[in-house]
Amino acid sequence: MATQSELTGALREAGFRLTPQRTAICAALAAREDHPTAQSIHEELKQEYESLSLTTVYQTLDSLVRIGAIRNLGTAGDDSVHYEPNIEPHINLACLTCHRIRDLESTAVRELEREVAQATGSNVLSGRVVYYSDCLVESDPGKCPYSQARTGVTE
Amino acid sequence: MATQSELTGALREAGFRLTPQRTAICAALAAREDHPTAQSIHEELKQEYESLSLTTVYQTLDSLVRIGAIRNLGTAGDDSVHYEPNIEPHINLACLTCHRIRDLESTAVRELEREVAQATGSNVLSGRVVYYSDCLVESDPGKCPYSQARTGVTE
DNA sequence: ATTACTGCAAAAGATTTGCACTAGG
DNA sequence: CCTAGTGCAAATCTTTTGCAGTAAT
Repeated sequence: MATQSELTGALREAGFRLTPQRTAICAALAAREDHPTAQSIHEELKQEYESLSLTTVYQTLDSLVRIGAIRNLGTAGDDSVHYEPNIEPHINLACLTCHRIRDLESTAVRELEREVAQATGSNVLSGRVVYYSDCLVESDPGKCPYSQARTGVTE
Repeated sequence: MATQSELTGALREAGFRLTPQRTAICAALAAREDHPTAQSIHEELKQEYESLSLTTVYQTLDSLVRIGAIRNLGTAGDDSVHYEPNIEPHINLACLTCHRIRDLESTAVRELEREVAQATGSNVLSGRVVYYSDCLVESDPGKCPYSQARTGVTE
């Protein structure tokens, strides 16, 4: 939902230097429709940009979260943190089976953020609204590669 | 908010055996006002129950989350998962400085859960609504033991 | 020129797992 | 009895850190 230039612009405005690595990471974030982890971004970019280190991906994502350009959703039943490039208030539905996250539009979330802003006396800089749902492969849950291993709501 | 017997009862109903370890962990969860991590529960119980292993604490918390008796909130700026014994819908405000979490009453959250239930076609079993706030030591932020180390909203 | 950034290797640290023993029902 | 649960030690894996070299401004 955020464009590459919005992300890089936010970094620049916050005083960060614009390196090719950061530009590539912002581009990847803007292009992806899912909720990537540091590892998945690294894997994607390593193909065309083989020197890119995982460390840099972690650091850049961290910087973007700090300035409020993206959000950190926590894990989705796996062990890795998922990031959210879409900072429009919405609900995230996580599948604990295949570890994917789907966005759900919500009018109530906006009210929620107002409540938080009022209670804390400042604007909401970051947060996570995540619920767990069944597999996102709606048409055929059997297609979820992890369905067999399913044990329940662990997280 | 949940009582010890509600937690142990939920475990029994779900077919889990009632061991002294599980009973102790449920008691600790019911007694605490905060949002404990596995480690903090282990440390608390080890004093009177020195043989209790961290592994068992993890397993029991995991079982409780699976049956929907408690919730997993993810981390709060630290590296550990915080658990929520209060499953009444509400907002959690996490301090990224001292890593504590405060409950905030909210009418909008109930509407949120209705939206999720409608979109998924099932009841909400687990989820997390966490926003980040300034230090919870409202009267004197300087008292927050981590204030000095503060670097920003990292998560 | 400065100073931040990158990338590597190593460290850190939370959580999980394998397994033999123990105990709840 | 029988099977689930416990506890230990080791393993796993993500994320962080130290540091020397590199590059943005």
